[in-house]
Amino acid sequence: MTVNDHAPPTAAPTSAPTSCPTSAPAPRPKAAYHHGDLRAALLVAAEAELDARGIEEFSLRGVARRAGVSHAAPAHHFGDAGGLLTALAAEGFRRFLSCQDARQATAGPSPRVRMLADGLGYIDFARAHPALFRLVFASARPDYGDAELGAISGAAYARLEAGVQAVARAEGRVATPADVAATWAIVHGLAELTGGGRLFAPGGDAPADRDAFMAAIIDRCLPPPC
Amino acid sequence: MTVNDHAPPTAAPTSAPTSCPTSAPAPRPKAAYHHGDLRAALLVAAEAELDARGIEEFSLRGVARRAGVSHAAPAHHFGDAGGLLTALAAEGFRRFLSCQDARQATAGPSPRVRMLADGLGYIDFARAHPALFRLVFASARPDYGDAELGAISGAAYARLEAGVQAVARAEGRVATPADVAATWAIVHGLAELTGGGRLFAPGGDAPADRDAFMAAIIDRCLPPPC
DNA sequence: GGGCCTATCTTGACGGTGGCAAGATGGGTG
DNA sequence: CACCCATCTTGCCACCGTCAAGATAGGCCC
Repeated sequence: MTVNDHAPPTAAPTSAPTSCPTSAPAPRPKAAYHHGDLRAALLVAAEAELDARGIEEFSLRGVARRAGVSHAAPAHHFGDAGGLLTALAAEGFRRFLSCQDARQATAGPSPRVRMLADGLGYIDFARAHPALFRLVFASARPDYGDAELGAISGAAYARLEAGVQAVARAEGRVATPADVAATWAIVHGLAELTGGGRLFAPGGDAPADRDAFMAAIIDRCLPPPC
Repeated sequence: MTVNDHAPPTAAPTSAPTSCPTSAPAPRPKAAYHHGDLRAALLVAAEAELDARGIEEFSLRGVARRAGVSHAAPAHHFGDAGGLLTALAAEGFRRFLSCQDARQATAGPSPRVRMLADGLGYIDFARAHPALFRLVFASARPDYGDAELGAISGAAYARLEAGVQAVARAEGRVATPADVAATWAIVHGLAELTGGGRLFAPGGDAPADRDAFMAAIIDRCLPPPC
């Protein structure tokens, strides 16, 4: 493992994570003429725009161009750019949760192992969708007052808290706020650093090595301080 | 402590950190007429712009307005908006390092305690200058190929690595990449979460309580896993 | 089956933005 | 004193997000 390259936040990950879903909102039938279901098409285009240019260079007109419609078309479906990014952030959370689901699917019943799986899913998401990760966790543009986004982000947080409490309970303790904070912080920190390309995986890119490396670090910070 | 409010990244910190320096580049004499030293004035204005509008709404013309000069004036000193943000990021790293220095000043000689001080300084910086923190650690706009910024960001990373190694050495071990990664990740995660307003300090805002809370979490993740 | 109704999309305009080029200004130096 | 050149201003361009008005066509009711 090389911990390195302290600076540039834009370097690309060296390889894609194992089984983290990478598909867009869902390739719906596209239906009729008067322009299929533009809403879904715009979300796909918006994600492409985000991946290509990043949140700071994101352009609503660019999204419209990608979708092959006029520059004002998105307004009817999303109101304004913030509305589109809010909807995209909600989609991002759905993707985020499926990354965790994918890890959970191969984890055993142990709450601690399941918690580690959630953490690895969190990191998978950051590596697979760095721009979406930034949109979701570090942008002021999505409106978290929005019902859909509020619900899904609340669900993600609830999942974290439930996981931490399950670990504590399984070990005969009760989870403290410090447990939640430590768990969230270490996982989020690793995700931020690896997703941003500031911290690289060990050896080559052997996913198993990287997973073991990350899991060991997370484990270190989990409830039983010692 | 309440770990809460999973979503909005923009909420303001509830109180300012203890002794983290908060001043701008330095209130230089402003000198002559033909427009004093505009360069410094523009950096001050740029930081104000960043604090007020965030990196995503940052406007070069807004900076010029704040400084009371024409919209094209910054170009002569910084080339373009990226150049200004690069210089501001370098200033941010200087501020970052002084936040750590401030904590170090009251820490004893123990490497472990000094490492915790660096971590608390890191968090202080994120709380005192959330917009600058995002510019430095989560923006693609500063150019890390720039000599000044590259040097100062390299120094910050070197400080982290040296601190981790000092802790390991003092405890008769040798620092592993995992030690560096774990330390950076936990501190960065806490900073990101508290600076963004997603994770709040315990009890009221008693700085001592908060410091103890953070220090305990960091300590948990430091080298001796057990 | 025909005619309106309305959701959907386009066109065109506005103010604001970053970047460039050309011109004005004035301090420092010969 | 006169020139020079760093510095700053003015004006322009393309692009951006948003709004208002117009075009298009699918669906519904008779």
